[in-house]
Amino acid sequence: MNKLNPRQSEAVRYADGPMLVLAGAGSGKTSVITRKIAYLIEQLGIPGRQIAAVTFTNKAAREMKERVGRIVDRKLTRGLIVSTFHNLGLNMIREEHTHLGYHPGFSIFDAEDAKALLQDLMLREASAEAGDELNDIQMTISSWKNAMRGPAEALSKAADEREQRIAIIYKKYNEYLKAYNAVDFDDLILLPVMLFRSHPDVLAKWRRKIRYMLVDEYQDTNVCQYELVKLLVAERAAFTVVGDDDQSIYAWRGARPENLAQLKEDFPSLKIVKLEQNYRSTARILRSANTVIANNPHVFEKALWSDHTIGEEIRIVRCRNEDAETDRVATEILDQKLKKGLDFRDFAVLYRGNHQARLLEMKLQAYQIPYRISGGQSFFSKNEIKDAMSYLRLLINPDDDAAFLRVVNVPRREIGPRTLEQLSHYARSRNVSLFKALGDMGAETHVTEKGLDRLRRFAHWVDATCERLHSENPVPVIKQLFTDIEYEEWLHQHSGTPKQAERRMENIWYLVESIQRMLDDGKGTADELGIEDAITKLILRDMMEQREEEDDSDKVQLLTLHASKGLEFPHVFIMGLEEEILPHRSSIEEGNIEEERRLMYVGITRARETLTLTYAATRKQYGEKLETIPSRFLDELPEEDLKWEGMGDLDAEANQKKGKATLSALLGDLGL
DNA sequence: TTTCTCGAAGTTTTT
DNA sequence: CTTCGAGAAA
Repeated sequence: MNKLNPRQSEAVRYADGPMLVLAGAGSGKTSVITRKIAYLIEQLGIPGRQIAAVTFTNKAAREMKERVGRIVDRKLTRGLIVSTFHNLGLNMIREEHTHLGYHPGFSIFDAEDAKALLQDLMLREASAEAGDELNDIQMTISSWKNAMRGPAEALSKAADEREQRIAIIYKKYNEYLKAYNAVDFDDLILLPVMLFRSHPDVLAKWRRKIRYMLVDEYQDTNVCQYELVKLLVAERAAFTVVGDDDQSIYAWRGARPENLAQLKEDFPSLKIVKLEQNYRSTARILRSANTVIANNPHVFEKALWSDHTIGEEIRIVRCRNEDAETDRVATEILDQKLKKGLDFRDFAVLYRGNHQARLLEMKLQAYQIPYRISGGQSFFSKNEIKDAMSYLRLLINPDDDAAFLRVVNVPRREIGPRTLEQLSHYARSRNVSLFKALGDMGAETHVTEKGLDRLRRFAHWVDATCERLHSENPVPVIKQLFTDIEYEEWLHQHSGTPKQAERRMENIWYLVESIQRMLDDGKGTADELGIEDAITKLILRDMMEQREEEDDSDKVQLLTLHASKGLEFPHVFIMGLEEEILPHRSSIEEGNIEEERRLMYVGITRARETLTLTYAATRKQYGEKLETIPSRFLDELPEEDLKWEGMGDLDAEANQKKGKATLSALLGDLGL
């Protein structure tokens, strides 16, 4: 990867104006971004601290930081910003919180907190059970925020009664957040945009600070994120965005691949470079990917090519049912591993929905094949981590009601719903947070003496811990906190087995260690973090993925097609190539086949050497055995590159196989 | 406060 | 056929 091809080199060297790099799958995109950062610093003499590179995931940011660190002198990268959109926004809000009316130590509500708040809010404001609509309401509000539509505008532009209702909830929701000194994930982008629009002086300051911007995975930006970029780069337009419209698979959460085309209109002098040489896959795999994606309309035509050998045919395996399908994948992995002398880590199995992994998991266990499954329950959705995070949040922002409610009775302090109801009633009437209400609540309320006493004891403890956190070495204070509340005992009571409780406690200590690490990392440098910053960053999941990466043992990778973006594997299986699975049923209904096709494209292009596509002829669905229809995407593959298997009578084949197996077993028994 | 039972749903996911 | 969640009962 040391030598850049002419296109890549052009993309790296052009810094005179706005630039769009259309980077096909496997075309060395990350390389170009990192090399460009190096070029800007070393050749053009732009100070590192004036460059911002923005990505979507912490993982991508970390990887980029690492790679830049490897090719550029550390002194020169000082202050270089490589972060996610959300992290960048967070830093802006933190620095400008006074303009926005927030206090230091403000909380960030994750999706779960936000949902709980909405639920609660609807109960008290509209005295209506949110029920099934809750997700819908949350999504609508989020999409409004992502489209930069405030509550007032949402109300005036409401298309129907439903939107009117949600707009009213939206307004309340924002008011509550403010009262809690909290922002949600969408606010991390939206608030800086609003601030910059209303305060030109603040915007000017940030424009001076960031002289050059790079944006990765640009096709995944939403309206709000694009606006943030546009505001920051201004007319100077010193930026490079990198993206691939064929890999846009996140439209369902607000990503707008149209932003690619929009650039040309917003910046007429936009320079476009296409990276079309693929360094990853065999010619056959690439040709398959190309013919599939050719069925989608394109704004920018792109033709990926590779000078790799033609490689093996793409295999399409028809199986009798879903069980035979997973069995085939498992045995096939064992077989190929043995025959070709491969490692388990060379294989990846991709699928459309997480539930497809369940059967496969059982099968892999049966064959004792080690695997790593991505997605699923993340570290941060574990209960003990949510508890711990809530304690930490409460310490840096006692007004964080979500955190307060989560931990006030965990472990048990005998503060029941009745007491809390009274407290929250009082808080609501005075329009303050629960914690504040607690501070000045007197005997005039209906809280029982006992309840009040218990609440006060809790409040005192929080206050005292809070004070120590700021005056002493914070990490020992945090450790003490968990001892104080006897959390370990509580875990033992609430876990199935002692072993599980121990594991959970280890998770807590891991979290504490991470905080220590974050504080140590920046020590003595400009990036030195206070305890508050460290905790806020944790809420954004920063620093946390290392845990997964430490685990680079030899395992088959199981992931959804979505999660596979950006990764590559020598040998790839994609399961469930059936209508209603891939393409997914709801996408068929919505007529959104194109995004499903891109998903297929992403899946195909993950493979370096071999690709195997499987489907089941019949599948049990909701208890019923149903005939399936092979995916339409199979018909879009180039026939000359395919090898079909299992097209005969599957029952007969299975019987034959079984017969042979019993026969040879018999022979074996007889010692023949 | 916990356990049970019944019913409904059953994509993709990061921050 | 599951699994998960909410509400009821112990």
